[in-house]
Amino acid sequence: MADERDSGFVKEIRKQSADFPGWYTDVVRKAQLADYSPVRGCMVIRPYGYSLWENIRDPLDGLIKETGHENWYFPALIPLSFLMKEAEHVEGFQPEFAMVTRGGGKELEEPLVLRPTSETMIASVLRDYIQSYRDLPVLTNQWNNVFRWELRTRLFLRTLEFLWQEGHTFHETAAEAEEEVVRMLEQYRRIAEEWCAVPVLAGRKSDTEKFAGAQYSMSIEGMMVDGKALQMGTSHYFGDNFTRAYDLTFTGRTNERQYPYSTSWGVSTRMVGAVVMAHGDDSGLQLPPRIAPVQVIIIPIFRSDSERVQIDTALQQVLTDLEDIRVKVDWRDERPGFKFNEWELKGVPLRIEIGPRDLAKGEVTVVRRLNRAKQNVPLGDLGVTVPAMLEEIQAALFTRAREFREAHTVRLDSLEALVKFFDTSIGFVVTPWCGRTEDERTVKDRTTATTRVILGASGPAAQPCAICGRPASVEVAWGKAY
RNA sequence: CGGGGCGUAGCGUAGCCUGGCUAACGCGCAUGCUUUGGGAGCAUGAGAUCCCGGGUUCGAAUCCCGGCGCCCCGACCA
Repeated sequence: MADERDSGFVKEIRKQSADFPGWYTDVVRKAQLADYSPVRGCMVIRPYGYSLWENIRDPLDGLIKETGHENWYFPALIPLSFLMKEAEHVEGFQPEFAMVTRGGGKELEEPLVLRPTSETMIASVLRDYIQSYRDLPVLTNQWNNVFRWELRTRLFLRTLEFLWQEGHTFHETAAEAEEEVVRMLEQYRRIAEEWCAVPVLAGRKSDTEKFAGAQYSMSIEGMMVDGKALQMGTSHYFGDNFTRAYDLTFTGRTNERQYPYSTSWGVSTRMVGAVVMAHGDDSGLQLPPRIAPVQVIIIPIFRSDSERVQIDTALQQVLTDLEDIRVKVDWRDERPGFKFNEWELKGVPLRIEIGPRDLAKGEVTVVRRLNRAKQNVPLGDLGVTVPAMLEEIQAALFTRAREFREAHTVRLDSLEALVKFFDTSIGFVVTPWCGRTEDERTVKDRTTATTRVILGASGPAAQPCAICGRPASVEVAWGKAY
């Protein structure tokens, strides 16, 4: 198997080991997930990529609704003054504003910013809808596009425009809002791990890594096969920062005016990039069955018209048996070998080959994308065997990714050891930490790594901070990040 | 914004230094025949504002001036 791969089953993409960023771009484009567009920094999401996004989006939408949230739609154009009201928020996002200054052929009185995120718009609108504690909580979500004027862009990972969902909620008490932050982070963990088969670390961000305007942020972080961390979802606690800035108040149970506590949380099309980078190999994409646009690709093999008819006939029953599976039959006028390579590049988990040799035995040949293992399966068994194999592949991808992360995560207790690790290895480092920003600066200067998430309080026996030696308060994961 | 590179057919390039016949090659595309269990072969064909504007010249893809766009490398970010 190894030499087959070396001999270049897929010739169109650069080697993952030799040039990871180049490999990533090749895979995204050649697998037809997305492509560059006429506009710098903006991508075209092609049907195969959009379908993959839908297969992530739809279950996530379900998880969001399951927890009591409702979908809204708010304007994409936000008056500049709205964004100027929360000091830290402005400071964080202003460099990334894309602004509309003309409309109807005239200069606008006030520029409109293409939404980079909607905290300000939603707070401005909900001011009018929230009057009493009886109106709370308000649990909103919206699916939309946002714009952030990034300098360096990468398909799916960082583009000027991207798709996401942003949830925004308002609560009577701080405790309730903080529970919400954790609840939604947990939903994100489920999407990442149970659907995308990417294991994640979940926890709080350090102050330097938090969202502009938040009291604190939490995130899920996955490890890509180059050992770098990718933030795959965030959940923020605002306290009353935004409601104060927008003078959004309600009358409480004892008839006093109060500011509600708010949260926001988001998952974007970046998740698609995570799937590519967490599971792909030199042959291209490798998609978890639960989100794969095509779960089973059937390649008919025939020479004559009569053989073609025989195969077509046999397939009718197969397609009936697999009606709950996303199956596609590739009848294109290409040679089988070409199709094998193309569907491997596109990451389809299972391939069924059906030709005269198989038909003679009443079987088909089933091949796993995971390891190219082939097996013969009687035609009549497919309805049972295929769903079982898909389940098994879903689990195997998750396990493989988790084992990879565990193999590339070390616990260290000194700055020197940490510097040496990032000098010679890839992956995550877990250390005790005192929480000081200066320590993050020190580590970033020497390694380019940053804190990813705080995993929890340090143990009862107070250890020294790995960076500066002061008493540690938490366990933190460090990594080089996208 | 700093440093480097590039704009020639849908894509990738050659040609440019040293100006000159109908702008070349590969992939892809179309049609036909032969093929089909790991990226097929042959034949025929379509496809170009040589990034844009100006200049030099008998003559510009090529030389000169100006502009535009894109990519890569360094500071921000889902």
